[in-house]
Amino acid sequence: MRMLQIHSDGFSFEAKRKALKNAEDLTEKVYKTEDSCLVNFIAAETSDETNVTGAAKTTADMIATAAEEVKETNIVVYPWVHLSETPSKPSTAMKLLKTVTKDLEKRGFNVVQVPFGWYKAFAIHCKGHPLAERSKVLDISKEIAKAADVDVTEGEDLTALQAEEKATSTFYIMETNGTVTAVKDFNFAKYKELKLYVNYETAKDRTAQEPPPHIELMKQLELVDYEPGSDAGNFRWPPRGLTLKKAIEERVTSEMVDYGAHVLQTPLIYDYQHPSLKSYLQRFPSRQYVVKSGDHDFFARFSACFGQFLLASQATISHKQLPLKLFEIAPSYRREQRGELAGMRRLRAFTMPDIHEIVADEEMAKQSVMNQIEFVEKLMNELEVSYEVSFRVLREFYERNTSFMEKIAKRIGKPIMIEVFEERYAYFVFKGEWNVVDAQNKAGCLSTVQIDVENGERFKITYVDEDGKDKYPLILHTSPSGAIERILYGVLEQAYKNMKKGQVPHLPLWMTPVQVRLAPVDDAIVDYCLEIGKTLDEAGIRYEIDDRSQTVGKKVRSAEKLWIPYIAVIGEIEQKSGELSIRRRELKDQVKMSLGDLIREIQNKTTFAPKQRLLLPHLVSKQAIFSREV
RNA sequence: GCCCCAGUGGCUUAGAGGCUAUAGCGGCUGACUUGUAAUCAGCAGGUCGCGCGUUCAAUUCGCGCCUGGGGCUCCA
Repeated sequence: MRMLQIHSDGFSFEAKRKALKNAEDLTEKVYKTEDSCLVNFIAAETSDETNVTGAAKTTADMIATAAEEVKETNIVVYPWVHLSETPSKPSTAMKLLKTVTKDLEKRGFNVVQVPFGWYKAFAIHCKGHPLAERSKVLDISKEIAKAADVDVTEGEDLTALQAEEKATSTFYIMETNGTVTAVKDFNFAKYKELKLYVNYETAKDRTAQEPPPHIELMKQLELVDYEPGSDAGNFRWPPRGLTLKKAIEERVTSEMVDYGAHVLQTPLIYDYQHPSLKSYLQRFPSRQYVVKSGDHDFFARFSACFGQFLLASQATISHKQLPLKLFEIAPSYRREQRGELAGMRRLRAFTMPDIHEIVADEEMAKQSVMNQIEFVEKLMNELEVSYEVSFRVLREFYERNTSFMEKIAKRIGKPIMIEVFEERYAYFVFKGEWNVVDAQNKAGCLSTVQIDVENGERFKITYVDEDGKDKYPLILHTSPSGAIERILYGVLEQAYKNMKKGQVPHLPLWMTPVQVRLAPVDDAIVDYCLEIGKTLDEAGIRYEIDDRSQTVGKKVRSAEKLWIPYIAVIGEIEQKSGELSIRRRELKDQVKMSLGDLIREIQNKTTFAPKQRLLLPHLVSKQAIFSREV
């Protein structure tokens, strides 16, 4: 919608002849007033077609605001298509104008709507004060994207944004024996990291001057980097990083298969107009990417929820299949505010392993939460990061399920933070979070487990119960490991913290891109290295060969800079003896061992991880340099 | 989104209202064939983030934009 507003002393028009076949019927062809009025020339555009009522309401808002500013009660609504290069269909324009007129009348303005579809003569006399001439532009599809959905007033619930403002909550610490203490009374002496985490959540103590250390590390290790050619918060993954990313994705997927999940893939973009999605968007304060397809607007998914819910709503589900688990590695998009973005901690494009577990009722939900805690803990431990656990619970749920909460605290095995909120501001009544505290004492949430009490019904997901009747289930939303990018953030921040304590920083062996680097002493040994490489490959171990014409010292340095855990310098001695001389990063030692021993040592430490190949050429001389130093 | 800070070859960086804009790493060429964190020499590589303005003159000053970081807000 485009609009030109003129505050005028008097206004008149005369309809001459029809410009459109289906032009409005006229009661009178001439109109004239001497009173002052606010004349609004309005052109409806194609973008208004996605939501005419919304566009009309916003337009009426704009006019009313402008009228109040110039203290005007007389309004003229004048159809004027020539303001736009992308006019809507005439029917849309007519509907928009009629709705705007009615809306303004309801608000108590004197409104004259100039007939639609006629060639007209008109006379206007602009008052000439600073606010007398103004123009307005509205793209209603973008307004929708802001989730400030104008249809909300007609609907039943508030946006989550508004609801969150009202929500009040209280923070406690629950110990493993079930003792609950208010956060301010708890003795944190033995729980330094928990204190840092709680501070971050409650006191909002967030003072950092430096960039988070993981940002520099991720570039130096050539794992992931900014892409200036994309939107902010969208990153590119060179092969080393992609190897690590895929290793994590495969690890989580295999754990989910073990857990009994149905692994699937659903679309990236969804229709704004789909009825279930429309009301779900009101519940989700995150901003969306808008994708245009012809005249239609879609939004990029911000989690796997939609795809899986729509799929589940059409599936035939029996109570015998419950709990039913749907899992997906879901590339997701959230158009976070610029200032909220920070390296791998907060992105606009990220990869979220997302499982939805459909359960019959609260009892089954609680059992499933206990089950899920098992794999969440396992995966978190494999990341080799320290973490703090918190639960956010609706008071009503908490009071009804105190023993359940105590059971969780016992299972977690260390004090946990509990936030009890009075009013439900989102779809969940219960939410567990596994958080890392980074080198700047900021917290980042990785895994999360939530009990959703409203989307079963919203998406018309039903299961057939024993009695043959359709019933709405509860749904657990869970990210078993947290977003892959955020995992990398946690792992790198942990490495940096270790470094500060004087330890050698490292990546977990199972996810590190290159597990073994072979450094031949001279060119003649490269062939022998290739043979060793073949054996490593068969064993599922990722390796590369530094065949560049450089000194051994420099080859070792290069490998150390990339945090490669096993470096084997290979020369004539090794070729003759058949033994390897291995420099082990974590143990800071240098040992002789056979190839078989090396393979066994790595395999023993990585038994749980699926095999992931290195996604770049084995010969370092053939590898492009993307962002590593040497 | 708002407020603050920054942006110099691929990377790290020196510099100053003016004359041919530093240096190291990396790259290329040559020599060396190397034993556990940097071998030597030479060469190439820059519209000093983009646009507009101020000025005789702008990479340097001002404004706007883009990108990154920090704060607010918010989240996997």
